[in-house]
Amino acid sequence: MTEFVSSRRHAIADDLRRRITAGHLKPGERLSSEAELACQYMVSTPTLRGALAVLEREGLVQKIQGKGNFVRRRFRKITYVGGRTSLGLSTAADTALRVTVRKTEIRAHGHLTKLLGVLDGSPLTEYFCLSLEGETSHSLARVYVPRDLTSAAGLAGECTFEGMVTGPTVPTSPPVEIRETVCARPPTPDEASTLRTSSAIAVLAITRVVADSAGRVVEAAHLVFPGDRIDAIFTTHHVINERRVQG
Amino acid sequence: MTEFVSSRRHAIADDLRRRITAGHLKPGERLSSEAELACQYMVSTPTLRGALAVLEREGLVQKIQGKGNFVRRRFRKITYVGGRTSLGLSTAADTALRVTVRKTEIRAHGHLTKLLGVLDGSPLTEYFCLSLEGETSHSLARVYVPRDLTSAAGLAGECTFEGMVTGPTVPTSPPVEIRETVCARPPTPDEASTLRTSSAIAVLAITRVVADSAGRVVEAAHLVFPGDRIDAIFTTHHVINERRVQG
DNA sequence: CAGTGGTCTAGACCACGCG
DNA sequence: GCGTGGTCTAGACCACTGT
Repeated sequence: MTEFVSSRRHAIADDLRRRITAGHLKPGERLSSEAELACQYMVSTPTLRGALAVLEREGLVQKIQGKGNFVRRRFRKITYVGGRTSLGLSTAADTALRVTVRKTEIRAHGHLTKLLGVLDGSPLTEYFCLSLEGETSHSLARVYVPRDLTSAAGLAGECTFEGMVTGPTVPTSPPVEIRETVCARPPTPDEASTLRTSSAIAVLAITRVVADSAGRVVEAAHLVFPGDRIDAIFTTHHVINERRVQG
Repeated sequence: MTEFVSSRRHAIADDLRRRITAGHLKPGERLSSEAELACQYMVSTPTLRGALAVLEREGLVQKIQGKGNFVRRRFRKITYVGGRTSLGLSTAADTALRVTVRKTEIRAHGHLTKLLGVLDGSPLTEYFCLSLEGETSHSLARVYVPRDLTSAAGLAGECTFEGMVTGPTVPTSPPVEIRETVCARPPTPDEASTLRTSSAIAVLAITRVVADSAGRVVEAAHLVFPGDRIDAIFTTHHVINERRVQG
C-alpha cells in the first residue's frame, strides 16, 4: 500500500513532516519564510501554504502572523480522565499552567435547561475556566451548577481553580452517575481565539452531566480541548454478574 | 460579542450556512457550481472554494468531484456507547447499513505488542470491520485478539457482523476492565478514502483495550468514526464510598 | 521601516462523472 | 464532449510583528 502522492502540497507536507518527526526541524524552531520555502520547493506560495495547512491541521506546525511558521512545541500531553467530577486533567509537567476562573450568576436557557433538567430561567452558577500552558492552549471549561446546590454544597466562596482541577466539585452529595458525551468538531470562532488554537484544528468537546443518588443533575459541564493535544481516557469496570445490558 | 466577519470566505460561508440550516437549501440538494456561486458572490473561484472548505470541515457540505457541491444528508446520527465489548454502535435508523468484515491472521508488531501485552511476533487475529450507511461513511474498526484466546472463546467461525455490532465479542471470559482512549485528529489518507469522508473532517478515534479478571488483555481495538457524525457516550457509576482518587 | 503571514485575484490545466 | 471540482500559478494588497 505505497503512498502515491499526486498533489504537490501533499508531497511537500510529507517532506516537511518527515523533517519534523525525524528531528531535523526541532520543536519551537522557525521554518523558512513561505516565500523561501515556495522557492526551495519550486512552487507558488499558495501551493506551499496548502502544504502548511495540512501540517497545521495535524498540529505539527503553528502559524503566527507576522512572525512565521513554527514547529509546534508540545504535542499530545494532556490527559482527560473520565468519570470524575473534577476537571479530570493531568498534565505531564504541570509547570506554567495558568488558569483563569470566572464565576457568573446566570439563568438557565436553551440547552442548559434540558441538560440540567431545570425550568427555563431558573438560577444557575456558571464557572468559566480557561487554562493556558505557556503560549499554547490547554483547556476550556464551562461548568453549570443549579444555584440552590451551589450554596448547599458550600461551593460559593471556595471555587479555587486548584479545587476545580484536583478535587471534587460537589463533595457533600456524592455523585452516582456521570455521563460524558464526546464529539470531535471544528472549534467555534470564540473557542478558537480563546484557546489560541487554529480554527483548522478540531477540538474534542465533552459534555458532562453529573447526577446524584436522587437522580438530580448536580452539574453540567462543557469541556473543550484542542484536538491535537488531548487524550480522553474512560475506564469501565464490570462486576462478575452484570445486570445492566440495556440496548 | 458580535461577530465581525473580516474575510470574504467566512462571510460567504456564514451566508450559505444560514441558508442550509434555515432549510432554504435542503439536504441532498446540489449547490450551484463553484463558478456560478463565485459570480453571485462576486469573488474569485479560489475565494469561494475557501468558503466551501469551511462548510466542508463542519460537515455541512460534501464535495463530489465532477458532480458538484451537495448539502450533506444525515448529520450527527451515530452513537457510540462506551464500556462494552461489542462495537457499541446504535444508529437511529439501521436501514441500509452495509458492513464488511475481513478476518486476517497476523502477528503482533509495533503498538499492538504494547496494547495487548504480548511478545513481538505473537499470533493475532485481526477483524477489519467497515460499515457504510448508504453513500456516506459510518465506522471503521480494527479489532485484535490474541490467537489463543480466539479459539478459546470459540470466536473463529462465528464472527458475523451482527455479532460484532450487537453482541459481546468474548462471551466466555467476562471482561473486567475496559479502557477507552479517545482522541480527535485528521484522518489518515487511508481512513479518509475507506470511510469515504473528506480528509478535512476530523475523525474521532477510540482505542479500546479489554482486560479479563486475570489482567490479561483479551482484545484491543482501533475504532475510527467521522467526527461530524459521531457522539460517544461514557457512563460512570460511582458507589457511595469511592476510594480511588489517585492524582 | 522591512519582513512576515492573511487574503484575494484572474486566469490555467488536469481528472473525474455523465450523457 | 462537456461541465464539474482538483490543483496550480504569479502575481497583488493588507495586517501584523519586530526593529
